[in-house]
Formats: sequence, structure tokens, C-alpha cells
Amino acid sequence: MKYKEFLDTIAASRLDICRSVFLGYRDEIKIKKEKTVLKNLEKIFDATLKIGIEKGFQAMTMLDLKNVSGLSIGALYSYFSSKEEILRVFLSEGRKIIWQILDELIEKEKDPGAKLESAVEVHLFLTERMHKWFYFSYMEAKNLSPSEKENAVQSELHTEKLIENILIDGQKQGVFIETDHSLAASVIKAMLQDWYLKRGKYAKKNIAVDQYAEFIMSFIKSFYLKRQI
Amino acid sequence: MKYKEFLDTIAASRLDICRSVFLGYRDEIKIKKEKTVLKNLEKIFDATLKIGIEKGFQAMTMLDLKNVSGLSIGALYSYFSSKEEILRVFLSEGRKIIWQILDELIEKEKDPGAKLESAVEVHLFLTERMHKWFYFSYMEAKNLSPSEKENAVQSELHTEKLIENILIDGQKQGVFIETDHSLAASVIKAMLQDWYLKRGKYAKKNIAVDQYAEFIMSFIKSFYLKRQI
DNA sequence: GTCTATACACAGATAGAC
DNA sequence: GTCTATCTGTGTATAGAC
Repeated sequence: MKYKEFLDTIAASRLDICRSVFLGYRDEIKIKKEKTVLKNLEKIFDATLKIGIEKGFQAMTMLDLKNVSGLSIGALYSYFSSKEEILRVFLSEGRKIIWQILDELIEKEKDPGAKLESAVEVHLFLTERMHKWFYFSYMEAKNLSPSEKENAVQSELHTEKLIENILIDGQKQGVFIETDHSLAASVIKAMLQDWYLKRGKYAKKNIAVDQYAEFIMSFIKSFYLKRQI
Repeated sequence: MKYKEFLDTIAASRLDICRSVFLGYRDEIKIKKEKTVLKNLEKIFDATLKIGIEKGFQAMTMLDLKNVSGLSIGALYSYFSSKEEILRVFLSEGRKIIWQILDELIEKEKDPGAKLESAVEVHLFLTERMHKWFYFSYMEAKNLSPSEKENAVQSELHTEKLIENILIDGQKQGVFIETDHSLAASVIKAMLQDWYLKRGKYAKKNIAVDQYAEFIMSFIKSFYLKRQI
């Protein structure tokens, strides 16, 4: 699959997060008109991402958020009861959307090789589409409450387990080599994460996501595919 | 090389950073007795690392630092003129020590294969030895002033360039395949970084640094070494 | 629904006693 | 050299006008 095709098949944007937040937090949000809420949530999340990536969420003040989002401080507090709440909701709703997409797309393939390729591509494409969110999520996870932090960690581990299972399955079917699949999954995950953690660097090198996907797949395959002797 | 041997050959610890800070900042530090300064700098840096890793440097207050380090607020300010200064000095002096070690150790090998292996091992071992510092440095780089941030980025790129040059050299000598070495260096770097960014995870999996080094070397070699046909 | 003005708390930094 | 007490600025959150 190419990134362009991927974009046509999924709905993953900040607007989708906003809609999900609106539906899930109707009671807590003091404003009731859907159109207004969506519009303003988007402003708030956009501003949070922008400032948060630049100097970190802790360093972001409500005054910063007011200035960048265009909403007044008072208005901000009619959407979220506290600054922490913005972070909590933004990250947890984002994770929800991401898993909806991942679960659906990866299960399509059956052959282990194709499945691995699909997992790698879907991950990269998704992190490309929402790269700011992923970067922010990674950097700010430590600012969450212990229970929310646990959710974030579990989500990470789930990704890794998903890859590991494909690898184990491939070995059982005799197409992949025998090795420490858990460790291999970690390393593959590290390569996937680098795409959104160092996005600026790859942009400077003029590497597009399709190219990165192809490269790391060839890297992984050279290790995992049994050599014809 | 094994990690144990590495430990015998180098001096890289928080104490070395403290000594370097004492020598470099004699004028700014109000306290003059070396023994006292070293003792207290170590307390300050230890506490900074501990709190900083837990909740981020921005979120750390001088009161936190007082409580964990055992020094009073006043005492803290006789070592550093501001909170930001603690971060700046700690990170830049750390980088200084790291590059002293890297430059020295990697140049020893001549054969590209051995050189690559040495670069991978030395990086991993160094980040193992100072893993908290590396994690902290990675997470807090964005809180530095623009010029200091630039230094941090340059240091990162330098590591990558170092790997890339080994790869290019290996291809010229006909032992490595032809590929996008810049991209490969990025991906290898991502694997190296994962070791200190996800240290807790690897500890849980019971993976030691020697084992990790061996695994990613086999991964890299399967891609880079020309296959005998 | 959105704004401004403000209460209240707490941070960083300093001064001066010991 | 180290401490405690305190100044001053700024941040979060709220109340109440529009």
C-alpha cells in the first residue's frame, strides 16, 4: 500500500478526535451546540499541540493557550475543568481512534510476510497522518496521572505484542527464522517510532514515508526471511 | 568487547561531570572548597536526574530540589544562578564527557566490520553507564535555549554521521552492500537510542546490554554484509 | 456562549542571620 | 558555607458582566 491510498481509506484527523470528545464528554462540557463545540475543541487541541511540541505541556500556560487558540481563558474553562484535563482527554481519545484503525486494517492480511508488511506500513502511515499527536503523546506521557500513564504504556506494549505475534506465527509457518521474537519486535518498534520522533530530520533528508517504509521492510526482511541456499 | 571490560576502560560517571563542572565554573560558583563543591554538585545532579526523569525538569520546583538533594534553597543558589542554569550546565558538561570517550574509543578499530561493531557497542555501553543522563538529556533538550538546543542537535547528528561514514567506508572496501547509508545510519541510531529510552522495558524482559548489542549487530549484519552466493 | 477582572496560591530568587 | 524568611512575579481558576 502507498500512503496516498491509506489516506483514502481512513478517518484519522484532529477533527475525528474532537467528535469523539464531544460524544464522550457531553455532560462535562458546558457548551451544548455541537457545531460550536467541534470548532472550539479543534482550536484548543491545535493550539495545545503547537505549544506543547514547542516547549512542552507543563511549560504551556493557560495564557499561551488563550493567545494561540483565540479563545478567552474563561471560554477554555467551559470546555475543560483544568489544564490537566485537556492533556488527559486529548491523549486518551487519540489512542481510542488509533486503535480503531489499527485493529481493522492489520487483520485483513493472512500471509505472515504480507501481514508484517501491512503492520509496518499502517503504523508508519498512521503516525505520518497524526505525527504531531504521536510526538506529543510520547513526550508528555510522563505528565499523566499514574492510571492514565498505565493506559499509555499498555497501548505501547500492545503494538509490540501485535508485531511479535506476527513474527511467531511466521516462524511456525516456516517462512521466518527462529530468533528472539520479543526482542526483534522491540527493535522493529524502535524503527517505527523513529519516524515520528525525528520527523524534522527525515524531512531535511527528503525521505518520504513510502520510502522509509520500503527501506525498513528491506532491512527487516534481510534479517527475518530464510535465505535460499 | 563486553560491558564489563568497557567499564574498566573508561571514566564516565556523574562524579566526572561534577569535576568537569567544578573546573569549568570556578568563577560562577560561590563556594570555593573543591571537596564541598564536588559533594554538593553530585547531590544536586542526582536529585535533578531523579526528579527530572520522574516528572520532567519544568515541573521540578526548587523546593523539590531542596527536599531531594538535602541542600537548602539558598545553598542551591550559591552553586547555580538559576534553575535553567542547572539544566544547561548539566547537559553541556555531560556531552563534553561523552564525546571525549566516543572519539577515543571508536577510532581504535580499522576494519569497517569491526569498526561498526565497536561503534555500536561503545554507544550502547556508554548509554548503559549513563542511562539516566541520556534519557533526561533526550527528554529535556527542548527546554534549552535555542543556542544550547542547537548544540544538542549537532551532537546527535554527529553520532549519526560517525556511523554513516563507517558504512560508506565499508562499501568502498567492498564488504558492505550499496544502499542509502544516511538512512541506514538513522535507523541504526534509532535502535541504539531505544536502549536508553526504553530501559525499563528491557529490564523487565531480562535483556542485558551485551545481549542487546549482539542482537542488533546480527540484525545489522544480515542487512549489510554481502551474501555469499 | 464568551469575555474581563480578580482571588488565591505558589514559583523563583534574594537578603541577611547564624 | 548554609540556613530561614521574605519579596515579587506569574500561573490557575473563578465570578460575574455582557
